[in-house]
Amino acid sequence: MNSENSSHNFIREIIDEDIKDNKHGGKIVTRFPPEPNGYLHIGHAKSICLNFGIAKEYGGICSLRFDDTNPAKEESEYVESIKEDVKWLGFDWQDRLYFTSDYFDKLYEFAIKLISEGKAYVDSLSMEQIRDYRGTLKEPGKDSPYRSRSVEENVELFEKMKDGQFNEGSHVLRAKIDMSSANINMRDPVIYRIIKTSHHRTASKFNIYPTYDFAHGQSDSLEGVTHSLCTLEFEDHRPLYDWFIKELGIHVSRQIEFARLNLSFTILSKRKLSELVKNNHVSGWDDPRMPTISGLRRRGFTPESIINFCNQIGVSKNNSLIDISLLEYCIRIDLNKKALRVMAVLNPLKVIIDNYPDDLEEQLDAINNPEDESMGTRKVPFSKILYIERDDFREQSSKKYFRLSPGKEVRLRYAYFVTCTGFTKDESTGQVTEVHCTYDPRTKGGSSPDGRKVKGTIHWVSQKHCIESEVRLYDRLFSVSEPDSVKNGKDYKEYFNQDSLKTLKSCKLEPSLREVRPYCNYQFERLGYFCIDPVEYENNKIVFNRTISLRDTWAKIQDSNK
RNA sequence: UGGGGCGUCGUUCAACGGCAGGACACAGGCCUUUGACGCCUGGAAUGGUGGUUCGAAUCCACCCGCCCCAGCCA
Repeated sequence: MNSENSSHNFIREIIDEDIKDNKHGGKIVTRFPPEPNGYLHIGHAKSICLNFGIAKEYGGICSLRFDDTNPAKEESEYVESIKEDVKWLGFDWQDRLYFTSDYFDKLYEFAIKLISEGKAYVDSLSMEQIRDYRGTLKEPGKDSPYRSRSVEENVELFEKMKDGQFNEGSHVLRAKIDMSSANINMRDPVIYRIIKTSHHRTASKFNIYPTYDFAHGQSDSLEGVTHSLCTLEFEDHRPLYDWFIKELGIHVSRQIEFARLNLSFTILSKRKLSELVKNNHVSGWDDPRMPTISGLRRRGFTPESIINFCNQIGVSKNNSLIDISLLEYCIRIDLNKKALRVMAVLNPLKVIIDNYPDDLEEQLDAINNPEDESMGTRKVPFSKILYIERDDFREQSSKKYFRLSPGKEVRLRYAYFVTCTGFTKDESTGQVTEVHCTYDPRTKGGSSPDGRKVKGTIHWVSQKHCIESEVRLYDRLFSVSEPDSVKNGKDYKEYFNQDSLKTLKSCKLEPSLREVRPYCNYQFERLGYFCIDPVEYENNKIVFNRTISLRDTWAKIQDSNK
């Protein structure tokens, strides 16, 4: 496992080759180009790691460019969240914060140039007519009757479009390429359309906006991008990307496509994620169940775990579905090294140590992180009445059950060996109400002077000293591995995991947890990794979020016995 | 059935004409004051058929399967 080294892949091979050929004087320039129409998710993290990672590895530069060519969909709220997320992941665009909207004037000049050379024209067909004229996948399209307008007329019309003299939809600017091309993107693509909505940065300065195809490649070119990495669905657009660069005679950047990330048990489509937010299926873009960067952050994921994940999954052109267990693995190994160990009881069951003095209190030593000695030790208070996890007691034991049950001895972590002598039960509900034990004073700290072994060690908190808190247990948002798949004809909304959030109100925590702050990761021993919910913290409410459970072999044994 | 792309263990990435390898997942074992972590072991793949070659996952041909494209979205 190496979180520093990124895997070698076909893109790096292309770059190696280009460097060998001294293609751009050995310079490497990449960019991460999000559209500010939603929050970033783990799929974007893949692209961020790739683009910034390659720039770093090759001594090049990577910039952050907002692809804001459609004012109807974009908002500055998203710009801010995207900047925050990229920064949080640990990447630095330095002074290279760009917006496609910064190039609107330049792009307009490019359009005029194409028009002047007879390579673009104003079309006045309606949207439906344009669709009809485009032809189909198998049949060629036919030329628009407006295709042969004069340069002068085109320039005049285009200027009027810009000045707001026409209504939306009445005219568009199209590149004049080839209506019979087998590639539909080359059938005179629309490159400018009239949109009267105010733009988040240029407000109402423009009434026309370039389309993706006319903006993206040129922006790359203006920024001196050498390798423009994008996802597979743009493969068909590459001939167009190249066409504009060639016809405009500008800096040549090369578009390279790779497969977007798909993750099991979740969805990674901005449109659908946005739908979850709008329809209140989740609490917001940063709901800890969301695969967004902000959701993962709130859930307790670390930037390192996400970057490591991105390096593990590799880059290729295969349509793939990454098993979410790999992400879970990445956060577990990171937190195992970093998280403070504490004891917390989620579903409390009262335990009384009958032979322990009524008013004695002891401060016992506990290790903060067995993986990192430098994290030191702490004191945990012990007394006669404790809480243990309900799951850690059974009325009837079995050979494989190592925990507390009548007659059985277990270790209370860092405390004493105790033997269960009995229990009381609410007969009406059948629920165990109290467990009685005796302790062996010679086993203080959890070791036995006579060398006798116990198989089970369980965690506990002292009733008198513990603090109470709400804990939220998160699980996968969907109950099937491919909620997005349309093969069965069902919508992803039919596959919500009904247990993706369980709120536990009166959990008992060891008192050291009194002083907590957001973005500090804890391991509740034997349970999982938890952190303070930063949003609730802002509201002066302490709530713990479960980032991920520990691997649970015992649960597997039980499942396999069913 | 037009165009573009992709097929390697269950999943994912590698192997670039020379012993198909890693990671996750899974199974078993060891260790253990977390049924965690760690360590060891194991099962497990070249879509198919031909061809070229001393030798093919790799080159060629044909076939099969999957993904993307007919926004004035990106």
